[in-house]
Amino acid sequence: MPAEASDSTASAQAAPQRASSRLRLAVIDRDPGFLQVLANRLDSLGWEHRSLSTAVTAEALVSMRLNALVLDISVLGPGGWEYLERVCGRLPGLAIVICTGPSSVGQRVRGLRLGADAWMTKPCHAEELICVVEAAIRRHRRNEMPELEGALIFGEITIRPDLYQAYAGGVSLELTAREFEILHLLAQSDRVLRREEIYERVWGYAMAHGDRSVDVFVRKLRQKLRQASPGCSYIHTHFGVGYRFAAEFEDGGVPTPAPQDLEPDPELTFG
Amino acid sequence: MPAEASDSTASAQAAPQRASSRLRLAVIDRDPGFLQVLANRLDSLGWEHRSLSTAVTAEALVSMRLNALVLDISVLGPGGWEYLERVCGRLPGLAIVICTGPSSVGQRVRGLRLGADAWMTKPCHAEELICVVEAAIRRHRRNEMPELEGALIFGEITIRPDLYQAYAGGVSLELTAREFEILHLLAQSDRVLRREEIYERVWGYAMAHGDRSVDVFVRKLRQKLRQASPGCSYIHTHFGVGYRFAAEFEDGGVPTPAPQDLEPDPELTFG
DNA sequence: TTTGCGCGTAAAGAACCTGTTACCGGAGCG
DNA sequence: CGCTCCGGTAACAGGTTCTTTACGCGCAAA
Repeated sequence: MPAEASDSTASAQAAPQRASSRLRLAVIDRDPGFLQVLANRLDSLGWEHRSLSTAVTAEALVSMRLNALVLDISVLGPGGWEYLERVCGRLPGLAIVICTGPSSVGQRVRGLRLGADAWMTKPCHAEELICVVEAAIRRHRRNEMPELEGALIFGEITIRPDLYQAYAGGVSLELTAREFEILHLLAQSDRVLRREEIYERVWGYAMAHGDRSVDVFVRKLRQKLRQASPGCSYIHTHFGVGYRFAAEFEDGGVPTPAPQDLEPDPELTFG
Repeated sequence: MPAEASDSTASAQAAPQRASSRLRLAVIDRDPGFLQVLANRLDSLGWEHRSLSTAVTAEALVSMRLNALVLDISVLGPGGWEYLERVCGRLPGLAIVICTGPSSVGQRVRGLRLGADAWMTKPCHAEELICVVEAAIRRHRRNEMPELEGALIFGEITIRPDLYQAYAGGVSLELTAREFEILHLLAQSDRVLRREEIYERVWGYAMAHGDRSVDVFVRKLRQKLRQASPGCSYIHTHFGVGYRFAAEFEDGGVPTPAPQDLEPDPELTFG
């Protein structure tokens, strides 16, 4: 039973979905005193952190699976704005706090507009900086983890977030971690989800153009769903848009007591 | 009810069906100059906003359906911290920015820990304050989309943004993604849209000179609308200008509970 | 009424989107 | 160390959608 075998992978890769106890932070800065004070404070709080003396690629940041990034934009020189924009675009779920020396209103506005979550001016107290970072992370997290609680039931399928697995008639579908996360996300949202949306919320960062991973996983899910529950179709394609989850009998009926079968116009529904 | 509520944008609520994409902001402050400058800037950005001279209950804030709250915590006196905590607990999805005079690190830390998203120190530029508010809202909004996009109803047609589809009496119009986007855009805007405007907002870039794509899509839309709802006409051509969406019976009546009774000259009705 | 230009309509090829399969690198496990 | 399984990438086929082009009509101005 590989059901619970891959949990470490899951929690590591899906940082935004799983509430990891330790927060992960990176600091791009070169001020030894600042770094020292901040590091001490972060250690005592139990955060995982690392300092970088220069910009690293967005891909490298992705692989670090960070919750937050503190950036002194002055160490990047004139290319700092582009770098900020690139990082914000690639990691929309990352909390970014600019912490740098004196600046103009125009600079601060520019940084915030590009996607930074907050701007702190040095010198500042480590305590306050950490509070600002926490506030930024808090916002991100509130969105990404609604509640994983009770089981969801759609047609013949039962989704158990507490077990990271889905079942049909008591039999496990043997979903992998990724497969389960995508199924869970689709089932939770009662609407069409674009591929980019699915990717961003499951993988934790922006989907690269032309990436087909979501399609391939949907195919795997459909295969397992079909095998376990041949009478229903669950994942529906919306051409040019994305995917939507809804349990529907092959003959067209709707088995679930669907919460949203509100026909738009009851008074016009004749025949 | 709160003290004086200067609702500067009452006219914006004209269309009850529309899910307004405008941001809603409240300011609790007593500095006339600050309020004036901020109001001007917000008006030009098209935000709905109101100012309050004192604290209002959390329930009142709920009923305002705000996106953000800007608060000068000094106007609340010693009970301000409790108030902040109460509001943060009651409205976890509300972006809260404290904007007040000089403060200690301890105060700022306390405010942020209680749930505020950012702390600005007066005097500050309205532009920067707005950027900070936007940064806070940006994250909150991401996952609140499912609720925000309610169905739009015009005549016999129901537009469901969550399903990327339009219906007539419960039957899908089978719109393609592009067709739906154009219909949705037209239905959202209660006015004549020029082709260039439609193209730019749907395609995402400027329309090439002589491009007829919008016309072709309007034709397809009209065909499907006519087939699904023969009694009404929905997309109206304004010769030399563009298109306008409005459900109208073929015989000239107006099926929607539209509040427009008086209008001797529809052509001149602002748009 | 005439004229010029904008608009509706139709069709065909280009471009795009999706399902599917095969393959490869890497992580975890025995 | 080798094995298995998982995640991710590339490629192809088939179907759908979008864009372009052409032609004729209708609207507005002279």
